[in-house]
Parts: sequence; structure tokens; C-alpha cells
Amino acid sequence: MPMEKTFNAAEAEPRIYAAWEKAHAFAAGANASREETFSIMIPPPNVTGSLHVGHAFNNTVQDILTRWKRMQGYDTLWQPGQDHAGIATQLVVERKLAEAGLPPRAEMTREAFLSRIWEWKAESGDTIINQLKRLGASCDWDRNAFTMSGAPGAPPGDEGNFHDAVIKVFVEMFNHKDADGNPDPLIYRGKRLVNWDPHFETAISDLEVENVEVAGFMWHFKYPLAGGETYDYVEKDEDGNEVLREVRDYISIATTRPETMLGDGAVAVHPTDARYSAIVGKLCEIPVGPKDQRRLIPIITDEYPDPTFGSGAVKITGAHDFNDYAVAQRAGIPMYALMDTKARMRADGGPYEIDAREAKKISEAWLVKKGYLKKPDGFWIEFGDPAEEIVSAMNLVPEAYRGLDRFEARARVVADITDEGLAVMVPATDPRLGKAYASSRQARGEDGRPTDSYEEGGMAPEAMLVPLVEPKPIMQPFGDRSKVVIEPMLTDQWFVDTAKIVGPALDAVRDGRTTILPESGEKVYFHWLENIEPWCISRQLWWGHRIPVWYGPDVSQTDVAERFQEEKEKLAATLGRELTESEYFEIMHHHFDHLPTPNQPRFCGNSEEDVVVQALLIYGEDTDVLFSSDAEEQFGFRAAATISPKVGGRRQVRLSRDPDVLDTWFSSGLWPIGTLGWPEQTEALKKYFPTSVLVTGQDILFFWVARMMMMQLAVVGEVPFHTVYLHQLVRDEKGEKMSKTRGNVIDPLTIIDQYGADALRFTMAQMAAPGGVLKLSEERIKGYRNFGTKLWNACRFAEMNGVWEGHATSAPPTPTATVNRWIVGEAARVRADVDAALTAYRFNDAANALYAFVWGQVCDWYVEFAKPLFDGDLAQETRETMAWVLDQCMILLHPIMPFITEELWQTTGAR
RNA sequence: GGGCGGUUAGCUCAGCGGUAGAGCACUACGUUGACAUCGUAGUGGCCACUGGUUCGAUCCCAGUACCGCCCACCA
Repeated sequence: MPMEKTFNAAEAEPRIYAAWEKAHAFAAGANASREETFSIMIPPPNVTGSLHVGHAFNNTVQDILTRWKRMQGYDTLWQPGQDHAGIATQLVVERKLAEAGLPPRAEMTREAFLSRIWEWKAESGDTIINQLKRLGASCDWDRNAFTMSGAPGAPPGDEGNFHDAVIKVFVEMFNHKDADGNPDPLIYRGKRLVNWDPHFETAISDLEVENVEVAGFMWHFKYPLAGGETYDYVEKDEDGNEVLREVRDYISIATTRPETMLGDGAVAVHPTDARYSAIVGKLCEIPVGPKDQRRLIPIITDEYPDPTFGSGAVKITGAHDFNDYAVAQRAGIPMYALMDTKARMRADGGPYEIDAREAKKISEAWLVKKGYLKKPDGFWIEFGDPAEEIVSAMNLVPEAYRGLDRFEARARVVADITDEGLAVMVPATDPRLGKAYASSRQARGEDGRPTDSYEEGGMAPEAMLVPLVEPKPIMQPFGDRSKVVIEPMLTDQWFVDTAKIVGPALDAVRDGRTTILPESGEKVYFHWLENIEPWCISRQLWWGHRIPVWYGPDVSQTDVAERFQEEKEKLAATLGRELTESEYFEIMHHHFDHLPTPNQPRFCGNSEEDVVVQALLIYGEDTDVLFSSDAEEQFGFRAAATISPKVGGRRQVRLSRDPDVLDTWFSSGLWPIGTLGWPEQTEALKKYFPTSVLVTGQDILFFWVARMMMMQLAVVGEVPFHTVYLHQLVRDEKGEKMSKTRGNVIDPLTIIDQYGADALRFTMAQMAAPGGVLKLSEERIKGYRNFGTKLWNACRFAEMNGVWEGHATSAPPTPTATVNRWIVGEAARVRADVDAALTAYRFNDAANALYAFVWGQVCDWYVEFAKPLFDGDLAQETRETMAWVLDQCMILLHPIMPFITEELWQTTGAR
């Protein structure tokens, strides 16, 4: 039967892929004829995902490498799998619940919600796998992995090892000891200022924050000195000439976030700033809130304020700004939290009046401690550093603002201060007000922002005094998934002490055990790792690996304390004095490395059984250890840890598990070893780890690549991969990012439907110059579809001339005719070029070399010259040569265009 | 503000110490035994700018301009 004029991709591709699967052609080790291994871990797509051009590119590159090595006889593994993608998936499922009119997550138990997610995962989990198959991805699907496999509640089909691996790593990092056997935890918990996403109500890591420049305003307000004190405010120019001198009873503060004034703990000026030296160590008043209950805060010095910027004085709000946090820590200034988890002004706690009074005492005590104030005569309560818990429980939001959204609160604060006359006023011509305002007498709204209306009335702009509100571009942090403004929040979170594990990850790239391509990626890698910050790994979500830490009840609650009385007395006798409380608890928990609070024991283990063993050491063998339930935890996980009195010689202790889950990148950070069965020493692990190459987008160099390096080196002491091939984002033909709003999204599946997977793959390969920008145009894809047709027709021509009758030999023929000898030589050369190009990850060179050879040499010249030869004595030799040459083309093209080459082999009977 | 990268034909991009390359587009011609999703021939470049190193620079070095991307705390 004569061949069709073109390759029918739509019909052939599914049929061919099914045949490959049936033959287990992609199983690990399939077709292996040598010992050497070649392994790639797929960057696991999110379970919420569907194939986009980025995936198409990424997986094409991986597939080319995998097929190329597999054809060379390597023992090859391309490991597939998916990522549970904590926040992203939880978001999708919450949206689904809403769409279905079901109760929201807040009204479900944790367990019930998780089972919804598992259901959803089962439904949608196969989508991307099927799409990858359409692309031709030759993954070993029997080994498909998932980053949440084996977690509690996982349904059949997801009973893998991943959860155990993640938990084991957490426990090991938590219990890590240094070379001398001393505790050296790589993971710790602490109250820190973290990036808080008010939409998802969880902490996120630095990397999940996108800073975007937005139009903002800077307001200038007067903080009056306490007790109506005054000072001479003198301003000098660069030459030291006095340009302004006036008597002031206030200090001027500039801020872009007036609502955080309520939480100010101090005002800071630079120690060398002569303008304010007279008032350092005095108290000033935050100009918001009920007039008779205004809070007083000290004026302090710190290196942080820049005397040349603004007024040179900075308000310090330790709980709501990262810079201020650092200042507050250095100076011992309390950090007052103002907002709830949704970033509304707090409405909990006691009346403002009481807490404001307490805060004033703290301020005064601070001044006494620093020597600015003498301890007053008479009654005086000594304040130490007030306990963190006390400070964070205080609510310094005046009643009028409680419960307001932060932006609403901002408008109210600005309006109230302005109404009271405590905004800094300037002539309407002041250049800082911005051009539009100064030139127009434009009116300002309640919050001082320019409005569209114009003020009528006869006053000249220069005579009119207006509040100083500078329009100013500010960098605002947004959540990368929620797109809401991130709020710095003071919360308890878990961190990886990255500084302790970063060294080996840097060394491995420095000494070449791992190579990053393109080379510029290494510089970026070094730069980030050399300046690495602690990694916040706890998330206040439900979908994820729950942190394997349990809290026990406060032992002082019951007679448990008596068990230790004896030991306490013994030690006290030895020391010759009473033990302090903390010494007492230290004894009690001497075999534990870390204590969360002086009195609440913490256990970290791989399983509840592990934890029971630990708990019995604390509470005694005569204890039944239980675990708290969802319902018991609804008032707080710490409170859910309880202890009962002894009944019949036994007592019950209820442990409560940390409610947080781990950052999804913590688990995907273990992808290379986890997918191979670690912690079991599986055959696959021995064989395929470390992996050969990681192919991934540049955008997740920090999120994933760097963390895999750190974690694999920390856990198994080996690099996870020898080479990292980084590529860019796939853009549209104009180089613009594809987005739904721009309407320039190219759907790879549509392309595959229209032009076939091979055309798309060849285009991807052709674009893949190391470090190059990936601009995808449909024209180009069409061109490479034509290339496939060209090859098809060359084979069709060969078929019409009986070329395939003797099949292709694998050994190069040794013809006599010049043309035949020439093409055999050219074929050998292109083979060497393609191998060299792929070895160097120069996919574009490989694709271009093949294009030039197949079209420019084989079709344009060789086939033309061969035509007359089929009529003469050299016909047989020419047939054999052509069969071999075309077979070579197919072999070399197969990794890039697997479908059409497979089909050609089948239909021509070439193999 | 810091870091990284780019600037080569009309377009998209390779190249890299020694007469500038590809694809697409364009022009002219062409239904010669597979292919019109085609063939043949051709047009087209101060390799951003300024200096330096060199026998020789698109390439190496320094600086300038513009364009991207990443990171960053100026209230």
C-alpha cells in the first residue's frame, strides 16, 4: 500500500503512545545494554495543574535527553510525579467548595476537609499525566510519585513512602547533633516577624513574596513631647549655616503606614543628629486615640534612621515592620501587635485604656533602665523586660479603630490626626506635595490624598497651608498566590537554620560536583546562598505534612510535680540553695534538647508510638498517653494538652500536636531521594542516585534547586544531581509573558492537536539555546511541522523506489558511487555533531544540525542525485545507502520527534 | 540601591581572536521521476557606542547608552 502524502499526527500519536506503554518501553532500565545509568527527576507539577507551554518545554527537554540516552543503551530512569502544592491546592479546593455551595473550610473538621482534597486530587491528578503523554513524555509511569503519598488519610494508590521520608527528615534535623554530640538543631521554633498572608491566614517564606512598586503616600505627623516640653529645633545647610530655628513642642515623623502608629514602641533618631539631641531620652505622645489616654513612647537613638531622609526621625513599630523589628530588638523596645490573622485591627484583649497605661509604664521603665530617667521616689513597680506573652497580649488599638480593616484604619487615623491639627502643614506650593497639587489648589480627601475636585475660594496656593502628604512610589509586598498585601506579623513559626546547612551546597557547586547551566545560574545561586536567611517552613494550612511535634501538658498542673520533688531536693541540697524554677524544669527535661516554654514539654517523633515512649519518660510509666482530637483542639492546640488526676494508680495525659503543616517546598526538597524510596535503601536509590541532570525553570532556582541541594547534602551527604539545566520562561512571539489577561496564551494541547507533538517538540528544541529567551511563535511550529512532512516524503520517495526492501542495516554501507560515499560521510558527521550538541545541552544546535542535514543535504541534494542512479548499475547500492541514511536520520531525530520517526519505521518496515 | 544578562540581516536568534551564519520574511524564476506543507537563484549587516589590549576585535578588557530579569529595609 503506498504511503499517505503526509503524516497524520492526530491519528497516529495516541496509537503509537499506547503501543509504547503496552511494551513497557519506558520502564526503568528498558533497552539497557550497558551498566551506566542516566536518571532524571521530573519537576513535579502541581496536582492542580494542567499542561502549559512551560511544562511542554521543560518536559520536551527532559524527554529528548532521556530518549537519547535510552537509545544509546544507558540504564535510564525518568521519574515522574506530582506535587501536593499546599497553598495552591487548598485554594482550589476551597473555591470548589464555595462553587458547590458547600460549607466553607472554617466550618469543617480538619479531617473532613483533607478527605475532600484527597477526593479532588484523585479526580484531577491524572489530568497532567495524560497531557504529558500527549507530548510524548517517556516517563516510567509505573513509578509515579506524589509528595504527599503515605500521609494519614491517603487513599489507596497514594500509599507511597513520601510522608515518612519527610517526617523522618524533620525529626532528624530537629534532633541534629554536632560532631561532639551536642544538640545542634537544624530546625527551631521561635517568635519572629514573618511575612503573613492575610488572605490565606498563614505565614509564607520570603520567596513567596513579590515586591511591587505602587503609588503610595507619605504622611508627616507631629508627635508632641510629653508634658508640653519644648526645644530649639535648628536646621543647617551643608555648609553649616543655620537655615531654620524654631521652638518646637513636637517631633516630626514621616510614615507610609499611619495605621501602625498605634503600635509604636519608640521614636528613633540617628545618634549624630544634632537636631534632636536635646530630646533623646524624653517621652513623646502618639497623636492618635482618646486624648486623655494617649500613649507615651521614648525617643531613642539608633544607627538605622537616615538623618538626610524625611525629618530624620523614625517611628519604631517592631511588630509590623522588618526594619523596626531589628531596631526594637537592639534597643529592647516592646513590639505591640495590632492586627489579627486577617489583618484587621485587633478587637481582642482588654480595654485600650488599661493596656495603654501599662504600655506607658513599660516606656518609663525603659527610660529608667537606660539611665534617662531617675527612679521616682515613692511607690514604683519594677519592670524587667516585660514577658513576650504579656506584650503580645496587650491590645493597643483604641476602641474606635478595633475591627477595622487595615486600610480603613489608615484612612481614619490620617483623618483624625489631621482634624486635630497634628499633621505637619506646609504651603500649598511646597514641591513635595507633587506637581498636580501645588499648581492647582486641588482639594484633598479625608485621608489627605488629592481628590479630583478643586477647592473654590479665593485663597492663593502659597498662602494656604495644607497637610504634608507626599505622593511617593513605594515597594509593597504581595503574596505570590493570594495577591493581597503581605503584613509583617509577629508569630511563632518553625524555621530551618539554613546557615548551618548552606556550606555543603555552596561547596558542591564551587568544586564542580554539581554544574549549573547556563553558567550565570551559578553566580545567582552563590549570591543567594551566601546571603541566605532562615527559612520559615511552617504554614497555617491543613493540606500538607503536619509538623511532627506534640506538646504535653504543663506538668505543674497536677501532682506530677511531686515525682520530681525528690530529685529537686537532692540537687538543692548539693547546691546548698533552692533551685530556680527554670533549673527545676531543666532537670526534669534534661534528656530533651529544646523546651518551648519553661513548662510545656515538647516531643518530636516519627510516629505517635515514638512520642508515647518519650512522654512516658516525662510523665512516668503509670501514665496513659492519649492524643487530642480536632474537637479538643478547637480552643487552641496548647490548651488541648491536658493531664488528669491519678485514678486507681494511673493518670491520663493528652498530647496535642502542632497544628501547622510544612511548606510544600520542604517536602519537594526531598524529591530526588524520596521518589527513589528513601529512607529504605532501595535498589533504585543505589542505582539512580545521585541523578544525572535536573531540568527546570530559572524561576525556581531558589525555591527548589538550592533547597534540594541543601537538603540532600544534609540528609544523605550527596549532591542530588550532577548537572542543573536552567531554562527561562516560555514567552509569546513578541517576548511577552503569556497571561490570560493579555490573551496571548498558547495552549500546547491545541498546538498538538493542530500540528502534532513532534512539531511542537522540534520547535522547543530549536529554541533551547543555553540561556536564551524562549519566544514561541505559531509560524515557527508550522515550519517544523513542514520539516516532518519533508522527511516523511523523502521516505515516501524511498518507498516508491523499493529502498526498504532489504531493510536498513545498522552498519554503514561501503558504496562506490561518489554521491553515496559523500552522504554516508555526511551522515556520520551529523551524528557526531548531534551527539556533541546534546552532550553539551545545546538542543538548538542538535535541532539545527538535523534540520540542515535532512532538508539541505539529504532531500535537496542526495535524493535528487540518487534519482538517475536508480536506473543504472548502481541502483542496488543506492537503495542500500539511502535506506541506511534515512534510518540514520530517524535515529537521530527520534529523541526530538519520536512519533513521526516511530511511524516511519513501522510503515516503511525500515526496522 | 545591589546583582545577573542582553544589544549581530526586515523579524526571531545562533556564532566568537583571522573574508559575518540559520530559520522566517522578501525578490526573481520554476508544475524536472517524494514533498506546493515544494524547488532553484538572489537581495539584505559599521556585529549599540567610545576607548584599550593585539599583527588582527563582532568576539578579550574598561567605560557609556538603552533594554530585560532577579534581589533589596530608606521611614
